[in-house]
Amino acid sequence: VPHTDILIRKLESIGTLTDEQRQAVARLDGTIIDLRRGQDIVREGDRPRTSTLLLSGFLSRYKIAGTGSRQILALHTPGDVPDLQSLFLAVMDHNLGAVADSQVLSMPHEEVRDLIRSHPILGELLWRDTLIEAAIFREWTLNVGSRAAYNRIAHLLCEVMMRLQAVGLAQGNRCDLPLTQEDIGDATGLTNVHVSRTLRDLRQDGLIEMARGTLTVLEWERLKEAGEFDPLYLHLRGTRGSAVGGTLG
Amino acid sequence: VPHTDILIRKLESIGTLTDEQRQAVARLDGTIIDLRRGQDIVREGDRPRTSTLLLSGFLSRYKIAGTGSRQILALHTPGDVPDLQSLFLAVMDHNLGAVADSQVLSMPHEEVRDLIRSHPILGELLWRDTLIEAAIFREWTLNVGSRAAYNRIAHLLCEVMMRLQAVGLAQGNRCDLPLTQEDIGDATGLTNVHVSRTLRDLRQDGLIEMARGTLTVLEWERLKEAGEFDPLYLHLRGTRGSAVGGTLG
DNA sequence: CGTATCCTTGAAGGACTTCAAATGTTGTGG
DNA sequence: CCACAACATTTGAAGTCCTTCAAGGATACG
Repeated sequence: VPHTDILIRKLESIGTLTDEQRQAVARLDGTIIDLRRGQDIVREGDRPRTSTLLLSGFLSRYKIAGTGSRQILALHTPGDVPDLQSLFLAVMDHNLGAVADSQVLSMPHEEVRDLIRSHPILGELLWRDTLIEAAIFREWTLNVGSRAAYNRIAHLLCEVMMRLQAVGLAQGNRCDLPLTQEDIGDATGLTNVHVSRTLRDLRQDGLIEMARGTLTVLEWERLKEAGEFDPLYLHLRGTRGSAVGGTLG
Repeated sequence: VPHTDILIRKLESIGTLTDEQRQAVARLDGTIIDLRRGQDIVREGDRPRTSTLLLSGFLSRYKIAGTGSRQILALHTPGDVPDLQSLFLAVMDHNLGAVADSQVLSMPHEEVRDLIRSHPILGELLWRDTLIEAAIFREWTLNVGSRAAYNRIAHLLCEVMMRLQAVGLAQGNRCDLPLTQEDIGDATGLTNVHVSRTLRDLRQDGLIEMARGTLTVLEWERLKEAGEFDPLYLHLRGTRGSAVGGTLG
């Protein structure tokens, strides 16, 4: 399978593509790069000449606060292009790195620009994706700003699960989630210690199982409720209002 | 002065315009609406047919969490188009309302779409603005997720000050900031009580004065330091790296 | 098999919240 | 222009959620 398959699946999770558009996306080319957990792709202050399509694994965007603590701003799943913004914003304002061993396609900006110029509709779809990303950022602000630890972590798990499902990377109520408790803490504004205690509570309440990098959702409805999770903000095709599509629930 | 002047000033704070593009923006038309503090423009679940240009005042985007508490996700200053996203995302995933008496221009989607179609470069500039907005959302996640109350509020004040300055709405080290302490709390994930105590500390430390809806920054450098504020993420023209442009500092 | 990393649990401390009441400010109708 | 109501700010005291510090145990990997 060509490496752009996952991108096509991602785009079709948020919009529709014609055959011609699918072929145009499939012609996108670049360099495949293997990354180890912890490796950075671009850093704050960089001026990238490429954009990165995540093929497999997990990436995170993060910043280091004044106290030295890391805040994860976004988690990225296969099909995402986390540094598309460098097409229009010359200087990176945050870091992008791998939180799990990953494989990416590094696409020269010109490749992407040509695609957008020749297919304005695809440009609009990518813009749309930018807007969805912004909606996810807002939801994260709500998450760390307004929810208690228990609900906050529940919400994060719901989101990752649903996004993986949208690109076909969940197996029923189960998915790969190769995050350490420290990663989860950095994404939710909590300490790894408190994440440990809170995950124990979620397990003891029978909502999830989580071990060896695999998340299993035992009680989707109760987990959603705990996380106050309404997938509307993901703007996925196939979710109508606050209904949950797919095989979940 | 035509009402689109403020939009042109905003666009020129993040990019360059030709005379022809300026004229095209100036031809944007719509309905002028006056809003009182507390009034909503669009709500979660709505499917707007217009986008809103803020002419004067302050708007906020917000969500209500499960506990009933309001989380402000973004503050908008004149020149912003806070619901541009409704051009591409049919359903609103959050609310947009006035936090101060405001005046807006409600522009039919078709008006904006025509502008983008006839001037793709302006489309790219608006996309760029979308990306900057996303950068601001990320910074807010960092703010509420990683910083203590004192630093958090300092950061918010720095950002608002600098954004108002970028569109010419600050008078030296002073600007209108018609926010209640409850508003500030909802934007930073704090209670109004703790905001009150923290603002007192900021005043006592000689960093700011704040009364009757006016903010005066007495010690810009120390306030920046307290807020760990690096304006890079605002991607303003005229700021090089982390340098502070304009009349501040 | 040993070492690094990750997870878990306990105990103490701190930042922020909650509850409550007093004071100050703003806007409006008489 | 005053009086009054509604709203915003301030301060105190008690409580809670989460952090910090510390140490032991499990798991992964060369």
